Amino acid sequence: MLSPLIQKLEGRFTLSESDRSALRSASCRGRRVRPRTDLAWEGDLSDHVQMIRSGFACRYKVLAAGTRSIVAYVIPGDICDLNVAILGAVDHSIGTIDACEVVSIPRQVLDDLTGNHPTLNRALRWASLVDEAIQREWLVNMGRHTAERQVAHLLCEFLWRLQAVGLAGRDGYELPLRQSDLGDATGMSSVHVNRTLQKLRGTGLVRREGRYYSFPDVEALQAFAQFDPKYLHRSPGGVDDAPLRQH
Amino acid sequence: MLSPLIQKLEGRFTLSESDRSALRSASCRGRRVRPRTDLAWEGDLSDHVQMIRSGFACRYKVLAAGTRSIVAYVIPGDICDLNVAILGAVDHSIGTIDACEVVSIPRQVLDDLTGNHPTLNRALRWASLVDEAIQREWLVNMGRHTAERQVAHLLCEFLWRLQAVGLAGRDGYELPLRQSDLGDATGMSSVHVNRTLQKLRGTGLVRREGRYYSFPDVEALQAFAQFDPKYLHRSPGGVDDAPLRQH
DNA sequence: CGTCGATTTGAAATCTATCAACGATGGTGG
DNA sequence: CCACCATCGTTGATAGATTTCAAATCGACG
Repeated sequence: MLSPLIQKLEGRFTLSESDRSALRSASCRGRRVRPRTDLAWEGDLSDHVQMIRSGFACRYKVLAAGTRSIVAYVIPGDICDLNVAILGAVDHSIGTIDACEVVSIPRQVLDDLTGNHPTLNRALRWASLVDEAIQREWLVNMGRHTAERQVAHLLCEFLWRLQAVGLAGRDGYELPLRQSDLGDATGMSSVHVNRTLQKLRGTGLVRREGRYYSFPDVEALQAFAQFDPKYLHRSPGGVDDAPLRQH
Repeated sequence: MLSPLIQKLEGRFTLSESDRSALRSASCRGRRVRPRTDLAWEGDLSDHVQMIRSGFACRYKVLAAGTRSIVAYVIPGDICDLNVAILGAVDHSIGTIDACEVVSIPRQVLDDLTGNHPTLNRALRWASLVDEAIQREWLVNMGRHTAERQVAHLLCEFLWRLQAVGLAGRDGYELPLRQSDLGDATGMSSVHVNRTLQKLRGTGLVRREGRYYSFPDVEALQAFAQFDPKYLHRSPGGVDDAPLRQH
């Protein structure tokens, strides 16, 4: 089985066999973590970096009112605290959603890795910047869209991100999130998430059987959600496609 | 006059005279840009990095409906596209809000700078990561707060960020934003921003004379907004304050 | 003084949260 | 195998928040 991280990076970069094996040996030992368990707390300063090998997790903050705000979903192949050493301390918590397999990489090992493998270094920074771009997109998504668009957009994002690590088919995937998890991410109540999903199913753009979500017409769903995958920076052609423009 | 960027970095790092002068000579030439003018477009791939020396700008995307979504404010001392080279292309636009003085630094020069000045390299990456943390906080702020808290939180953030570059006093600052600019950032209509500001003024937490916003009781405002400045990673003590916690 | 942009106000329509109840489902222990 | 329980999904009704549209006011400035 291909590590989801390697698979993700190879979607964008050409890794050498040396890169691959270095990454593999750094991330060999994983531990199992139960659902709804914290992997890191706000204020933590860990000397390890964590990678999700399987399962879903999220970055979140808990507000004074006790409500939880999810600022990002962490899926297989995602690295949690790549930059925490520079920042000093994590400013949010990370918790699992379903059962996860988590790999801890000592910072020392990671530094060696990035120091000796320029392509890997570049690829990991790219992954981290894509995570940032996703956050920006969430900001856009949450601020100015109807509830249906928000949810649809999130479903599109999952499709692309899960496809990049081989966890989604052409038009669907299994999603272990509760509706209240979707609500904590979009700022909606779980009741409203429910009704929004029903509307989406009503249009035929979204189908659901248990945890399996599928999309009969992906193009149409993306158009409806105003989902433009450019922000995921997946296609290597993005650079060349950029139009020349003078200011 | 101290460069706002240097001032910001020195709030957190101790720069050598060599660091300072290198940064100063790299950012000597600035140009004036009119209000409401784009500095970069979605899809751009520039070989320059831009820094705002004076004035306000914002990162934004325009949606299909024509509405604008602001994902970040860029204030003096902020760098715009530090990581664009890795990402390939910018996935959002940057535009001025009022008249700005903008410095363009060729990527080549910047790479020399970070290559030869480890502390600067670290400081600039730190600044970039703080920008990311601010985005996370916006996500929290927008998703789960009342309109009053959202606006109050934004006003608190400006206070801290502007103080870090010497553009705010102890309890107030001049803010060149229109109410519709605040709305584009918070996802509210300008009408609702207006009414929200009125409520805040009604509580006595916020005062305004023209463009000058002031806060008679900053502590109270921050408490009301649930504003915790930790996410700005300003105080070097943050690391030591972090409680030890086992998982 | 007149104009332009921005702020303010009012009223109605729409969206969303909240509360409360019910239904489906899966796991557990007897 | 079944009763029980906990969790999540679904539904209905109501209250509250927010948008929208339109008009009035204010302020800076030529």
